[in-house]
Amino acid sequence: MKPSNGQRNTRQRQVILEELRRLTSHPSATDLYEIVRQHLPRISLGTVYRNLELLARSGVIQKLEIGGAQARFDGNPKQHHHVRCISCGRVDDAHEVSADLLGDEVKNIGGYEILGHRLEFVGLCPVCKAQK
Amino acid sequence: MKPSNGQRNTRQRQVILEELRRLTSHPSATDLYEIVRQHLPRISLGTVYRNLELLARSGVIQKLEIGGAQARFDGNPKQHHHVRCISCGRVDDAHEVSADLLGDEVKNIGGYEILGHRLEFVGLCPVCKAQK
DNA sequence: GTAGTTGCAAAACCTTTGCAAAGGC
DNA sequence: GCCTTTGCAAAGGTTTTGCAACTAC
Repeated sequence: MKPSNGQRNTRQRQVILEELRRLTSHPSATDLYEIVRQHLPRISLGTVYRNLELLARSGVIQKLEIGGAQARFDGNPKQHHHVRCISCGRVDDAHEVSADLLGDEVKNIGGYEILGHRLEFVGLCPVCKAQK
Repeated sequence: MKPSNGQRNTRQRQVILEELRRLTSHPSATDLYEIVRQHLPRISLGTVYRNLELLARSGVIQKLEIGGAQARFDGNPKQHHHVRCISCGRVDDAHEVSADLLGDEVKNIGGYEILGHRLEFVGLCPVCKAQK
């Protein structure tokens, strides 16, 4: 039943998706590269980037670009929010916050056609909080 | 009354801040570099970066890292939200949306000490909407 | 005079891309 | 066999940094 969209199911893509889904740590592309490399030692960083981009565009995973310099990836494609530690950069899911907090209330902002929104909380993770 | 924090009021810093405050376009560091260069032809890009970082850390301006590759800067340090055009990358203020939409309701997420949040809307700006 | 700041250039990073070879379907 | 995908290496773009000269205070 899967549409023939021309995408192929390569071993590299499988492992990348598998590992990303297994992790709850919202890794960056290079983080994931190091992890995937343990299974496929010859994989290249370029391949990781290409697959993450492709999976994100297909809606299978999410690319998180909010905050910080590098993009982070999330194996869970469903809309939900995140918390970022300003001290160590760690990112967690904000389970406690309703995913559709804003619903579709906001429709018109400065003439823009609003398609969505991103909400990110910032603070100190338990570890960094304890270190203070 | 200003605290002697060791920071100096250089001409470069003055012009950078002046120009950023005058603009409503949320420029990137390189955008601002081009603009400031019209007043100070010998200024370097490194100086622009260093000052923007310093001003942002002092709370005089805001560094917007949400979405997109490059950071954008906002001369208005007060908490407010933004809209980003997914087509052309333009960023505007979301005047229509209450700045403290969430207030301080959300305090505890996964053990984090929550210090704030960032909300970004994404959509099509008037120009890109018309081009469709 | 002292310490913060600048300009310049190089380096550091993250990410993308060109290309020939390999591999799904 | 066709066409997507890979590995490799190089390039691209943004941001940071080392250092000597400079300058605000």
